[in-house]
Amino acid sequence: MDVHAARSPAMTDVARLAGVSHQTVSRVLNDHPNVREQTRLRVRAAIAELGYRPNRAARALVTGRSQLIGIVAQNSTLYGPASLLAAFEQAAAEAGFAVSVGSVGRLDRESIAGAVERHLDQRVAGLVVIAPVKSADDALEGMPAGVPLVTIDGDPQRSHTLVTVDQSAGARAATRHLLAAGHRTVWHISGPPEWYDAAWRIEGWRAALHEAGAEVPPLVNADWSAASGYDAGRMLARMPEVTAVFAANDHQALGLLRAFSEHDRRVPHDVSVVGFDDVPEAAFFIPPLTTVRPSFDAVAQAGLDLLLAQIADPATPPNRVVIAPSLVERASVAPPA
Amino acid sequence: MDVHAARSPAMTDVARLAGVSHQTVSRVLNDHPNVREQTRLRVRAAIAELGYRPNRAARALVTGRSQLIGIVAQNSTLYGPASLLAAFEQAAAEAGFAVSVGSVGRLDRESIAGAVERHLDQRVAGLVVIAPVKSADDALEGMPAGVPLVTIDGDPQRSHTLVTVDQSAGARAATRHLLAAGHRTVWHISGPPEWYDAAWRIEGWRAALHEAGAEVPPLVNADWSAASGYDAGRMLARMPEVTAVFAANDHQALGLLRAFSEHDRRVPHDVSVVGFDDVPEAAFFIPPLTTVRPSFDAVAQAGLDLLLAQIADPATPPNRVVIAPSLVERASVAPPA
DNA sequence: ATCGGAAATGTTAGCGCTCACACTCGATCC
DNA sequence: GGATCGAGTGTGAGCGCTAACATTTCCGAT
Repeated sequence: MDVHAARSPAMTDVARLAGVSHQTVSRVLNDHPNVREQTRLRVRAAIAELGYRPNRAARALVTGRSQLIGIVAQNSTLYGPASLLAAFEQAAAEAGFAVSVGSVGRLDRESIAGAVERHLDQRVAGLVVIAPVKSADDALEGMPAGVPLVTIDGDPQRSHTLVTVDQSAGARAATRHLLAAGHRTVWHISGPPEWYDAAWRIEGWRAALHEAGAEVPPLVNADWSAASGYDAGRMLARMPEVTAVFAANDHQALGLLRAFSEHDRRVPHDVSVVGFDDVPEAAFFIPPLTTVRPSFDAVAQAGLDLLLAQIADPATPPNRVVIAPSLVERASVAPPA
Repeated sequence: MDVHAARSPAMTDVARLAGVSHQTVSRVLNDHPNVREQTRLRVRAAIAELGYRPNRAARALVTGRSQLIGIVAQNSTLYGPASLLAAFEQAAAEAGFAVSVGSVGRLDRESIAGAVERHLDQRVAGLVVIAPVKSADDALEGMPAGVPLVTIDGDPQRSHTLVTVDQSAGARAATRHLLAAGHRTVWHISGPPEWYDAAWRIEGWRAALHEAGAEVPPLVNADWSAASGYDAGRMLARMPEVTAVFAANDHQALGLLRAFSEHDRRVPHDVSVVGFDDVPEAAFFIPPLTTVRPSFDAVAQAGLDLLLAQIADPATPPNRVVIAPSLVERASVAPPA
């Protein structure tokens, strides 16, 4: 079959057709200055005529750098990571980079290290790691320096470049909002405490409570799932004094809403609820959910910018960007009965 | 682990250390037969000692094929595509392939073609396109043959290899289930009709109605969003004769549920609802949603297998795999009042 | 005219790997 | 005992590109 299917044209083919040397073609391709306009046009025409497509592997081989960015995320269909990934790819494509994903089943040291290794094999130009737990950061510690790295939602204490959402501020806003509506105090269903996101949301919630002089109720631990929110809700629904709950994410809030509904605790009449994430469906929960919206697009854009800066100049000092979330008010909050 | 390597070691460095030629190192790396066990061990030791990592770009350059597969999907924050992507990456990593994503904002010809082009630039070994609308298939039509291609949820009429979920069967199952509960007929809120998924779900719904001799109510058009389901619900809630609704996906169903709740139409007492997708939250809707579950893992695995077969032997004839979805019964269906 | 130097273009040498082939050497065969 | 084989290994070429340097062309200043 390869008999008539000639191999795809190479730079020399273009050069021959345009009547120049392959180096001139290379210069046109890379937007080098010293090329006469007329020559440039001729080369462009030859490229178009042949349908020439530069071979990235060859370029990567000689430059030692690919136009590939690796992104490591936990293998999950969680809304946050998925949004981040999509936003990232979009932004990277605009900058001429391709994105290679390496999802990991778990966020332990081995999984992360393995995914990073696989990307290093690909000679990625830079690496983005969504590292919301300590073990992920740890795995990165032993990594060969030299490849630009940005972590998302990682430990702010670490020295490398990172982008985080200001979880604490978001949690404070949510808690204050509930307090401002007249609630004596606010309960919190947390995410898994080894997640930085979860830890900071707890911290923000506590801070807002202290600052208002409100009692700090016992923390209700959960994971990120709707199921765990439901379980938590089945407990909280039995306590008449619970009139305001801040859930660590929208899915938990959904479970919570259902538990309350089953126990005839009306939201927001009897209990007010605030979530976190602003998933697209949150506006259609019963009732529509007041929640905290982190801007995933902003996170992705900031992360990419930071990474590209490092790729362009590896000597760029570590940097840190914090994205402020905003509160989206809907119908799940009301004054206590 | 020392780190002072000026540049990362190449094959010749390993060869020198092991006292063999670079070609022997290559053979060890590629599991070629004719290497003495003792030599193999020596080479392996040298590789480990140097922390040698083969340069994929160089390999890709000479073989003309990368160990990269590209995947093109729309807005991967939707549950379906996100699940697919994650499952795919997992399966691909096990097969030694990396996955490069190209999400596109819209599914029009240009966007798809652009994403495909970008992947071709990377010299991907194969391409997976989630192409649920006609324009996506069209864009693929003009593609240079020669690169293995699998489409997901594409047009079954096309000649290339594809994997689809049996949307029609899922829709029939949902509709029959509602009919079996005693409803006179079943209304349907559809997805955008240019999506094959949506079209086949409509088809399955109609077929089940005909086959039961039930009246076919007017089709309610919507997009995939919860908002559109809500809008549809505000209409349906006003018609007392509507006792059973099959929504084209779970998000629509969520919007529907809320609209019914606002109009004091109780689900399932007054109206029964069935969705499609089985998003993880569906079990926590109010009430828990009966829905149709396509197995995204199965789709991803089948897609990858088909693609790898084509990569291994480009002469593999086009193939077609259909994945049967299953009905998940929960609490949103009951006999009519 | 003559020259200098910038602008434009060409030439050469690899990047790190695999492929095709050549070679060595002991075992096997007639 | 030489020819033959095949397992194990080495050699050289070259994939398509960019970097560095070499060369030619052009043009204004002398």
